Amino acid sequence: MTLYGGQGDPARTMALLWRAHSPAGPDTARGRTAPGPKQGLTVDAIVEAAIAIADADGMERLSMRAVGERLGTSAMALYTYVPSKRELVDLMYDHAHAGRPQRYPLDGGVRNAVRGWADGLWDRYLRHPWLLQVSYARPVLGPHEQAVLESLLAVLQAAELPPDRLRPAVSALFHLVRGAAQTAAEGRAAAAATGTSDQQWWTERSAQLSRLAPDFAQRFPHSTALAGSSSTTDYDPVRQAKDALDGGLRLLLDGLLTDSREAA
Amino acid sequence: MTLYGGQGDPARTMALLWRAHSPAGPDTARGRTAPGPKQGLTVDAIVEAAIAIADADGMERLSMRAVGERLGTSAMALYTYVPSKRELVDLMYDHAHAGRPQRYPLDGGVRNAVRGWADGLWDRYLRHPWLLQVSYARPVLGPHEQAVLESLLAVLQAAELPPDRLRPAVSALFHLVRGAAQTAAEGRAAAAATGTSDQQWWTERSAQLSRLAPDFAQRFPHSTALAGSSSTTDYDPVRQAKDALDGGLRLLLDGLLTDSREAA
DNA sequence: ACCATCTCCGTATGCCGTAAAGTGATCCCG
DNA sequence: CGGGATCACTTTACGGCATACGGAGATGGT
Repeated sequence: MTLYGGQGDPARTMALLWRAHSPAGPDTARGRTAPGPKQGLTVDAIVEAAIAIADADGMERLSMRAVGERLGTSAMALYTYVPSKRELVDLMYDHAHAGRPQRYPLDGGVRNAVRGWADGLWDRYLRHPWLLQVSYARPVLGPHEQAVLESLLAVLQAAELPPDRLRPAVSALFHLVRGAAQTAAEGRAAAAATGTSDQQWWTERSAQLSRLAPDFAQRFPHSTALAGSSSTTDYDPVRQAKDALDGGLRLLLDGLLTDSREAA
Repeated sequence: MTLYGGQGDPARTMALLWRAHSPAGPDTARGRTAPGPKQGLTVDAIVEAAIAIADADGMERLSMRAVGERLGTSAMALYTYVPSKRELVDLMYDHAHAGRPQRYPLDGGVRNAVRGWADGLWDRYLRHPWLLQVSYARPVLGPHEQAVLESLLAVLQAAELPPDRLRPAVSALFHLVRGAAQTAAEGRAAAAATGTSDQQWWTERSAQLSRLAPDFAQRFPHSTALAGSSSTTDYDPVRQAKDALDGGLRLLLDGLLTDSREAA
């Protein structure tokens, strides 16, 4: 199942996100410098430790205790820096969108530039599969996430789309990449967890299915045909998902870049 | 954040899914009828209770204790019927895909039939938003979920697509509907949770953003332009997401139903 | 009547996020 | 230089979760 939910308080999150890399202005409320002991940690260190845990062990193993332990302190020590776990996840999400070129050359045409963008995002998702467990159905909050959107918009601007096509295109592109990456990541994880090869897994599954539902082919003829048309040997779920993504992108770009205005 | 994870043991899940509505054949291992007390519950009752909880209170409130309580027993009583919570969620997922027409007339053309299918799925997701928190990046397991796929394939068959376009189209359609519905459901939930209107929410957010990042417009010119082109009064997130979905579908169908074969 | 077998429940374990209160370091001000 | 305010961090604890385990009692076959 997918345990999920809303993120933390957007105001707190945004303050943390946008302030994090600035030169740390004088945030002290009523002036002066500082009483009390120095801070031994930084928000960045906490976020990076949390990302390391999520990368290595998955989101379900990410706990405040684990992050604290990795930093040599307790779980509660983190609460000085981060209001709650939800905000920490938001910070992780944005931080994982940092870096990389973010500029996709238009020399090869809009198509190739869009594909480059999609490939970059795909790679990012497969490098940090836990990103796919953080809801993206929310406004963009952080600078790095914003940069990813901006880089796509820069590419699409070259296509000179009418505004009523731009928005749906952006949404659709994100949904496509994200959905395909999720399929890939989950297939990869399942293979790693069970230890069975993909082909073996499918064989077992279809054997079981034909035992449980002998009338499957009658009930679901089109599904049966689709499964039968599967390519012979390629059961690698990551490649399958990537092929589906590339194909979906092609369809979308075909629709996007033709001027066909046949009314529906 | 989105807490999520893999589903339960596929073999157990499938056995439960496909056996559930059959006339309950003699499953007793070594023949005979039954010792011990009669079962006081059914898997269906458990699944329906769980769905009722998820519909009313959301997935984060779904617990074995809550389901047991709703059925007048304890949490542990459920484990006679369901191996674990993960399998229960899988059963919920399939059960929520049951019912409804599942047949979309082709009189109005493939476009309209696909749109009908997408609208049906969209409605289902908004009726059971917790469906969007269950990972769909996994093989179809249950009969009702399969029927949804089958109904789409029946529609697409009329388009006589070449096989290398059919698979990506199916993936893309699911990703589009799901992504848009997730945006809508989350926006709706956020509005309900915070009590602020959508417009108000956006106003606060952009005010905060311009305070935290005064150089936003320089750093993200395209994003700024996109935000500025927003329609005047319509901040309803559900309608926005639906518009994005419709637009995305149009693009995809344009690409799908033209015979343009310009090599990329 | 016996007993194997089954359902269901009470209890317990080990997680989780985080509230609350205590501890001691550090700086400002006198 | 001393006292108090202020802060970072720790300890402890609470309530909740899924679920392992073992017991209680019902049931049917022999």
